[in-house]
Amino acid sequence: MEKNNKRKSSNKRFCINHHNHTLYAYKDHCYEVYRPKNKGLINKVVKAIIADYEIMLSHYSRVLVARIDLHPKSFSPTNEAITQFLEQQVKKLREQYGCKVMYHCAREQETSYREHYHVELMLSGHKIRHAHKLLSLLGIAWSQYSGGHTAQVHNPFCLVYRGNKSSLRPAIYRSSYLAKKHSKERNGTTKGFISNKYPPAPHFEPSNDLMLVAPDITYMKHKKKIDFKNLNENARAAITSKRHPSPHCWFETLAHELQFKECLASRTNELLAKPDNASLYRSRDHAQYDDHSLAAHEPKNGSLKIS
DNA sequence: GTTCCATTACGGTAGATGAG
DNA sequence: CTCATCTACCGTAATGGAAC
Repeated sequence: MEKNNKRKSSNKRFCINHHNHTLYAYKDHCYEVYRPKNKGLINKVVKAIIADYEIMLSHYSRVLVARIDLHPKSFSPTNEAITQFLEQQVKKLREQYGCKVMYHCAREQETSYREHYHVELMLSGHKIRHAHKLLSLLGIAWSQYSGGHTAQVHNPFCLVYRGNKSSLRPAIYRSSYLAKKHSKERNGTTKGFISNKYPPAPHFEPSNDLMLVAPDITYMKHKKKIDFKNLNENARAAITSKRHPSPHCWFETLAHELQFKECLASRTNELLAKPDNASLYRSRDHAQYDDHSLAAHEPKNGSLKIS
């Protein structure tokens, strides 16, 4: 009991509320992005970050995003050391997990005499589902490399799913923090944001944003919400009693495994709304939807279970 | 200290799909 | 057709915290 309370008080979770976000338009949709107290965000960086989410989601239907802060031992006027370190780690992780590894890194310096780096890594969510091991090893590698230290941020990772906007909202919000203008002024001519680039998957269609928002999944989410509202009090209580904040994953309202199961239920290869894209994202489970007497976005087993 | 239980961190496999 | 790759999904050992 006591431990639970301790955890709650010491583990403040990021939440999107009326005061801390602003809307950012990307293609056909709006996303909540971080609203700094002053100076706003660098538009180009926000755009690049969201575009990278699209690229990773074009390769993998599930993507793990992990956050860590790196503090070097001494000041460096250039990004040479951090770039070399990140490229080294990306190469290592690519070999270890056998997937593409994308990084975003924001160089910041406020009142300290040395800069620090906010780093974000993206990997295939099929190869890795939890960031603890990844971040611990990265931290060790960083202290060996630079003699500096790492700051493990609260709730350091999340999983995002192709076309599942509700999974992307908190992730994009959190990533947009890297785009804030504030505390980058002292960088001078040194870049305040560095990242590596991958081309999108060959089937990626840049004119739409189906990688980020799939109408079917949005429909299913909405339907689940309405179904939940229509349940009687006991049934609702049975579901909500199973919900509890995870100590590790950012923004989650469900335990990690429960969230995982829920996302499987609304998995992203339901992307059949536009016939042009139907063939690209078809899975074996989807054959049954070829009969259009059945709505493509209807859950397979009638009502969806949360657990 | 021991047991129980939830969660993590993958490993493995079958099936779908696309390239050649 | 074969082969390689990707995805969905199941299974399980390891781990850590809670309860006793």
